[in-house]
Amino acid sequence: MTARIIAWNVNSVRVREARLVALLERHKPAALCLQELKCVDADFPHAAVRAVGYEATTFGQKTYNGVAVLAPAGAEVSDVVRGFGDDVDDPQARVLAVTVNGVRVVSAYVPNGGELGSEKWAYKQAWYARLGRWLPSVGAGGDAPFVLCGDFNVAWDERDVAKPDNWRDGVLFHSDARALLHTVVQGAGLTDTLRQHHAEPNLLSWWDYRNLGFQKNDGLRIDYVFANPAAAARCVAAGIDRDERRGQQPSDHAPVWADFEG
DNA sequence: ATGGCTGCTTTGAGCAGA
Repeated sequence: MTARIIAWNVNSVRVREARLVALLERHKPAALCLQELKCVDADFPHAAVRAVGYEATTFGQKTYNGVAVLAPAGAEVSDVVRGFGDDVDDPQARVLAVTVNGVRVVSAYVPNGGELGSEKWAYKQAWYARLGRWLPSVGAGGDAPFVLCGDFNVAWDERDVAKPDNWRDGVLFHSDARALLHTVVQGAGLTDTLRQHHAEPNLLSWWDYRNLGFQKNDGLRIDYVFANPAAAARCVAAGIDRDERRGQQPSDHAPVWADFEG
């Protein structure tokens, strides 16, 4: 029996309520990390989630951002940390840590970054630096299993972009953007679970709603489940649920998952 | 591809996403 952990940028949890319920029933994850709830905690669809046996720990925000970790109703959930808790005055709800049955789980929504050189880019750079400082405090370097899940708004390497030349000057794939992601992930000693099991290119997690992006598989892999050594050693499979991107009113992101034994 | 789509907002044109 393996335990599945999923990261999904839901792009409005209220619009995606039926899809969220179906996803829980389809995968029966041990933990589901959501990003871009786009609502405050009171507006989260708790009743629908409870009806299928799950409980959500939320860190919501009006209109933008918002993250959550969902776990089976019987799971032991503890040590909830909302936000970096550093000295930066930041109203954006983008990171949440929760321990689920002894596994430390982080749901993260990294800023997009607008354009290189913009204020939003500076915020993205600063946010990555804050993430890197915060991760040790929530157990990334510990002996217990730890996973960092979410939308990192950076494609790791050439294999993770369908048309790399179109994105080299942008905030999602510029070498400076990749360096931000690489520095934080490697600095924390984490492993990309998808690449533990798959080396091939064009395993993507986001496709633009415009221009038939999904139909042409013209997109990027910007969503990840990263694992510390204790978790990575138990990771037996990983993948992307492309089917979630099909049909009526999909999120523009597909869920990415990793299975852990023990 | 200066747009193209989608979701949000003190309801409706503008912002933000990626």
